[in-house]
Amino acid sequence: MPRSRKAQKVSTVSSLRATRQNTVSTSNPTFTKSLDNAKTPKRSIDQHNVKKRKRSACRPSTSTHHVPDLSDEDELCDPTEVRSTVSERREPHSVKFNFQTVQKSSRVLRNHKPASSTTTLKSSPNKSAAKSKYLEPSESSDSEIEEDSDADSNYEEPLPKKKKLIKKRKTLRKELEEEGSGEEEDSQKLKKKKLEKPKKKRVRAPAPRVERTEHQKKVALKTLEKIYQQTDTPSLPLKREIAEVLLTTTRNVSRFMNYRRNKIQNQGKYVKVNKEISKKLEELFKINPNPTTERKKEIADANKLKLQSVSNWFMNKRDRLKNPEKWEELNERKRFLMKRQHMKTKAHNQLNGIPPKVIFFDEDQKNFMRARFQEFNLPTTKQCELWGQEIQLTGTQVYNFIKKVREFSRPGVREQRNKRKRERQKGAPKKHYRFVPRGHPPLSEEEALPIIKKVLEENPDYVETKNGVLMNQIYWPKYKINNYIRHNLQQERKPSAKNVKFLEEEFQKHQSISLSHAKDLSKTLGISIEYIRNWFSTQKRRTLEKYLDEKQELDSLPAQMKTLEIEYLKNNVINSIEVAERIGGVKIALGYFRMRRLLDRKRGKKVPEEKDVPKVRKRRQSKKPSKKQAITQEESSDDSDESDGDSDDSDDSDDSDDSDDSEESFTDSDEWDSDDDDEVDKVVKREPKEEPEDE
DNA sequence: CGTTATGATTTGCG
DNA sequence: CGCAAATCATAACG
Repeated sequence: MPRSRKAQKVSTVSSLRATRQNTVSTSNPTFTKSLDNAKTPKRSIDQHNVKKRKRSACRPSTSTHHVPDLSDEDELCDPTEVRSTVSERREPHSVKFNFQTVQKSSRVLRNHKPASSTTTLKSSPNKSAAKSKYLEPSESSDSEIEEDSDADSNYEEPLPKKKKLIKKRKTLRKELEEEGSGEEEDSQKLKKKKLEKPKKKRVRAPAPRVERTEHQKKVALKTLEKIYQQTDTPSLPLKREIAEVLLTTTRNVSRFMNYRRNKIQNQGKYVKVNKEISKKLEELFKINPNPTTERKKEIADANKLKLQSVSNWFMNKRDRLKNPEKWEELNERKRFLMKRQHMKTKAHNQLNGIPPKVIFFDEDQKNFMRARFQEFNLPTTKQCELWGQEIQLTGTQVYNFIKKVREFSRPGVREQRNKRKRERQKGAPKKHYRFVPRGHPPLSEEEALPIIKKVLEENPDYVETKNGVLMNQIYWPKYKINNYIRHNLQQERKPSAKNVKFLEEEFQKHQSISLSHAKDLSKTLGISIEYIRNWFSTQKRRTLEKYLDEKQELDSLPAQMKTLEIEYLKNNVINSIEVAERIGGVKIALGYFRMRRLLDRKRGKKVPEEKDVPKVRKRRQSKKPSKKQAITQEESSDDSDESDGDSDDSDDSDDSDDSDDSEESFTDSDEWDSDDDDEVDKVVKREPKEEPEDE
């Protein structure tokens, strides 16, 4: 083993060397030389130009420019596509590292730089010359630099050799910049300064640094990984060479290798910490958000985590606590990038005549999944994963298939879809609702703010729904609107600890809260109505889950729930309005039962499917319609399920086309919250469309 | 699926 | 080395 490794090492080294020689120069400079001569001047120039970029580098606009670069990624690292064993996930296209690759990369990296958007570096005209200086092509030792080195002689500081040189430059650089162009007698000034300030503390110049484009970074990482595959402990000179070729520092190369080696030891993959531990960590974090390494080790051991994970956890926590808004921004950008990437590949495929992939499940698979569906109407993702393994499908595929089957098993859905399809064929416009309106760029915050405010004035608790009021005015995505409102325009939502207690007491009294009551609470506690209602809803579920999972006594339930539960234990469906009214009101009782069945189902218990549950709802024409009407129209007016599916077959697989299904998402399972007689509808909500006036 | 929540990695800095 | 900041990546959710 060691032998082969050594051999590899050697070959790598030599190849790298060869590479460099090839690309750069015919002479064979020593390392020190290359470091001193090539690197430093390069830096100084960069520093010059780069400075400004630093900020903008992470803004979307800039990165936009970079992305097209990806196109030559293929050209760069395709040679032989191989499954990389280790950090595959980091690599969009994995590359077999060979020396050609490095060679190529080096070339590309170099050539790339001048192209990088904002850079003003001159693309070197001196490529041809076998420069004596082992320099980046882009760098063309400029007059400025020469001066630099001249100036050196004037500047004096007692420092050890190498450091001296470097530091000297940095400082000098800085001074030069401070004085702008009007430098004449540096030496004098320098001396003066020296005298005035007893050279106690030298201000450090901003770290000179070579900016790399996104693309360059990517390539660099890939290359490093490949090198790591060959030698996980490169020698110093080798590291230097690598660093140079990849436009980074030796230190970072070392770091990469360290990290990489470490990672294996840590066995660390993506470890989800479970709820309990997470809670513990939260507590610990409250006590001390910044534990020492020792402490972290303890924590790690106590919870069977890796030190690294614990570190990460704390780091992330601190970070995320600090700037939640930034988070938003990031997400948005990410989404943007993803979308573009998606479109790009789509376009690419189209261009090359690659048809969009369509997966057909074979009959066996379909039957298998249908059978599972019959058993468990609502399988978990985990479950789907397992099933998927049995029939060579991914969990997602299974999940989505079952979801679709479920959807179509609802009465009326199929008819609805067909109807819509027919209409469309007749030329009716395709209804197209999405969370994000298209066809118009989002308004800026300034533009949007007055509009939002106006809406909020009329409805302080406004929450954007899909195709809600605001979305089509300001063209923001739903989540953004809601977040914005929540963070900037609405009262604080989270109750204090004291308030929580109060709420809990309130909850013991009645587990369903009327709108008016919620309003009162909202006023007294200073928490938004929405939050309160939501809190009650989750509290109910929590209580119920606790009761079920911990096998608690009936008596542990608050009065109202207890009554309902007793009834439920007798019969898990409600057969008549009378019963419902007797045990707490139609809304509440139905809601409770529904929720309860859902919980049972989740626990693998057999209970009637919702579609089989007898409907005991009063239809409109019955009593007390007045109230109902009023609220109903406001809320359920527009939430028909809009999924404009296609197809008449529930089967063939997903990704048929753009938007569809999965839309109605929210309020999916928290039904029985919307209780009390104030706003009677909602519970009905899921079904109201089933009065199918098909053609 | 599209989003959100959260873990992991890279890099600058002292 | 250890932290912060910026990003990247994956799992879970609706």
